[in-house]
Amino acid sequence: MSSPPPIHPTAELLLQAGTALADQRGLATMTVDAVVERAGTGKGTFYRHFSDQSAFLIALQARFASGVATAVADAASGAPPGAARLRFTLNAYLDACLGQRGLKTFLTEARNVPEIQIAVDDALESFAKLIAVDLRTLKLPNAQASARLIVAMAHEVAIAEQVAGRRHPALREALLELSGAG
Amino acid sequence: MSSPPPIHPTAELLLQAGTALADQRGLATMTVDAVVERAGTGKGTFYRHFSDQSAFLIALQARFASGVATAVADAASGAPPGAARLRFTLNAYLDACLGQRGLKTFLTEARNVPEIQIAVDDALESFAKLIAVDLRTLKLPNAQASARLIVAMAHEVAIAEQVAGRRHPALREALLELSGAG
DNA sequence: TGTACATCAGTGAACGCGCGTTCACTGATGTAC
DNA sequence: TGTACATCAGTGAACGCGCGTTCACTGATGTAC
Repeated sequence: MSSPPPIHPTAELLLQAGTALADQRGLATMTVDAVVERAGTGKGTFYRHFSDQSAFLIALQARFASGVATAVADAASGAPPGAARLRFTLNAYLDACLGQRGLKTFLTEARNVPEIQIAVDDALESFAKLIAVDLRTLKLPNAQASARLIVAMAHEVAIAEQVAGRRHPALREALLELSGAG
Repeated sequence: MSSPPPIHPTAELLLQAGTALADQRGLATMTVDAVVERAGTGKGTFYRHFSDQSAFLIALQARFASGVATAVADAASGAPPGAARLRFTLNAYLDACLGQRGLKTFLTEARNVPEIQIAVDDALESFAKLIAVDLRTLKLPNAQASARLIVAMAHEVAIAEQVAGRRHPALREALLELSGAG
């Protein structure tokens, strides 16, 4: 909500190294050694900026989540609840995910670190709540449950697109059709 | 397809210990030490029956996948392709998942071990192909993409039900509605 | 401007721990004759 | 039935390695007077 606190340049460097590793390798190989090697700093430097490895991963996840959340909120603010807004927000979500290199790692591997899992689930739940408003406007019964499943589908499309590195029109179309936003 | 080879009693004991650990803790804590302690065997015994930890996890995943695949195939064989069969197979899938304690671990944490990830993805893809047949019968455009998204929704419901330990009627209903099987 | 001191970021060697894997040995079971 | 030998499963101590974390030290920057 409020703008994030100013970030130390070295911390930024480490986070960018983490982003690159998330994009190219994944969480399993994101060791402190790998991060500092990539960032070109000493190993001890890592602990000057992050209390431990877990805090680093959480900070990294927060960046991704923040970027996507902003894009979705912007898209949603432009239209009244309904099918059109649902279409906008789903596409905005997918475009935002596609634009964030390394995001897939958190979408698919986050389950290991409990705190990250919670953060990811929270973000998806917020998205579901937003979608539920559209569904209620469309008089869909079971709006809450349906919204949750639509988010699951969007999640699947986002992962597929990250793997492919580009949009997947057939999946997007199917998503909009099944969601009732087509 | 063919019946599995006879399994050594001690190997069975280890696999059951692994199942219990998957159910109660998860993949991250499934160390060889934890498995053999649970099974009540010596640590070296583990390696008499499995070449390494990875082979053990793959064998464990295969058991879950086989159980679910059989249930789904049985359900599908009882009816001609169409909305009714789609409803049957989705419910059969969910019931089978719910009946397999510890399955959730592989549904949510499998992404770590690449070989398991592949096996899980393969199983889900087979399921999607089955569903695509129903969708084509229903004249749905984009059957393949839609089937993939329906599997993603079923996946989400299966996880929710495993967490809750029981069926989640609202989610199942929403799944069938969004799938066009309602 | 100069001096003394405090603060802070950078560094990499060293530590400790967990965990997967190995291995030499033991005992039981099966086979040959 | 008895004997010698081969095979196989069980065992736990020991090994090696990776990796997260710590820490004493260095150099740079800021502050006080």
